[in-house]
Amino acid sequence: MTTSNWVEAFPGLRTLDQQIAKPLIETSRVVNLPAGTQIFGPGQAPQAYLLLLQGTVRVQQVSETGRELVLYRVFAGESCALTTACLMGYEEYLAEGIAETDVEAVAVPRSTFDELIAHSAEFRRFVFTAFSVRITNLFRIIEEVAFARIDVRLAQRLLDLANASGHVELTHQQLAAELGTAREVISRQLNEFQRRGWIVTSRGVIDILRHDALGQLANAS
Amino acid sequence: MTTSNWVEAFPGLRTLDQQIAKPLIETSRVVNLPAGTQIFGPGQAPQAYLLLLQGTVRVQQVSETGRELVLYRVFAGESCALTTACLMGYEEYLAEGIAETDVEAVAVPRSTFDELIAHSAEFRRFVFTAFSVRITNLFRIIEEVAFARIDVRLAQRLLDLANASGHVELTHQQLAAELGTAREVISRQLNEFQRRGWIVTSRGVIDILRHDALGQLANAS
DNA sequence: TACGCGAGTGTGACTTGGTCACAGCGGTCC
DNA sequence: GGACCGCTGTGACCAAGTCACACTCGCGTA
Repeated sequence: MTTSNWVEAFPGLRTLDQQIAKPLIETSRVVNLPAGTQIFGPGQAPQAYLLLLQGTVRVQQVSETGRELVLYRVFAGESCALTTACLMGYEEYLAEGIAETDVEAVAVPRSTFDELIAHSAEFRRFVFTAFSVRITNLFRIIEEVAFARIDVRLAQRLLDLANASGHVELTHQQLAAELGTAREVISRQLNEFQRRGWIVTSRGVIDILRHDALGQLANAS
Repeated sequence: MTTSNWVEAFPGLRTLDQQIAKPLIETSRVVNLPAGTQIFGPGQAPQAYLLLLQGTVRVQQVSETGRELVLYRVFAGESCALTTACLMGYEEYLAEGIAETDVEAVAVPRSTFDELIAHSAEFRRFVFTAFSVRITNLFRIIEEVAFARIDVRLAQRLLDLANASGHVELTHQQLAAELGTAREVISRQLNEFQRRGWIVTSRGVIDILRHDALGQLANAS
């Protein structure tokens, strides 16, 4: 990825004026982060607006008792909008972002970000849309955590995390962290799914046999 | 409240340039809404950026089973930032906002909002800070709903909702809606608090006797 | 006054989900 | 082989949500 054409990776930015795009490209740096890097976290505020070119970032909360809950993932072509909110408002960040794979990203300095917001309705729209999607997402998470049954949430997450052939390479502990619950709860639910013939499990691996049945459970209110 | 001096009610806006403040004041309308009005809700997008002058707005989610969960309240001097996010991004809103008291608010048209964002670093800062606070707040809610015990959350909420003399005028059902749980759960917890001599309850009323004890429970991790 | 009514509250039985303790299993590394 | 460690299984128990139903209080009305 050269420094001049990464803008093409962001549909929301492609139509930017040359005049606007120029400072964005010139002052931003492309950074590479190895898998496992903590990109931001409590007491570690982000210093720039991040746009992901390659890889995924997992944003999660960790409770005092050590239980984890995955809030969302940022994929290539998306911005880490919430980070920005906290950057802008100087608020303490309560979640952490982990590079789930090797990550290539564009770091836009705060000053450039501010200038772009001021001069480009296009860029504003890009940023606010990203905000909007994330916030809606947070509302959905609250609803699920507060009101949804664990079997329904697990079915959803399995379908979400499986590759095209219905293969999921995660341990029970990792699935528990996805949903913010305990490992034993996941083990029991997976056993029940297996008993019904919907999945087969082995060490660190789950294979989905009945997408239809899981999907039906996932869509049950 | 005249149409010319309401800007004074917002610390973040007081220092705006005359040149910037003028269109804000001229194009905005002051609106009055009676208590109980649904200001926005699923399938009912807000049409303007709202700044509260008087009263409070309660933002809550309602589950399919009818259980409710209060997300936050907007007080006088604050903006309904999240509403705006959804307004900007054209996203479907998943929560509803109810006027908890009679409400007086300034409605800033979308075009003026956009113009102000473009021309005033001050105003941008005001908006992003509001965003930031709300988002941090949403993270906190997720953490509490996912990981905190119900007795701790109830103690926190009682202290939060009590007036200066430790008086709370809410039914068990209303408290359950605050925390997104069931009425029976609240009844049992309140009985336990009363048994310990921390509160006294009667029909629709709770009086706190031991702020210290409740506070200690509320601060327990 | 008596009555019915509805909102608010109390309670027991049961289900679901989270916690704790511990055991077994299957790898890998000496 | 044996030690170790991460992953999984399981039973007992606790916390919280659900369901059903009874009771109380205040109020309006026959």
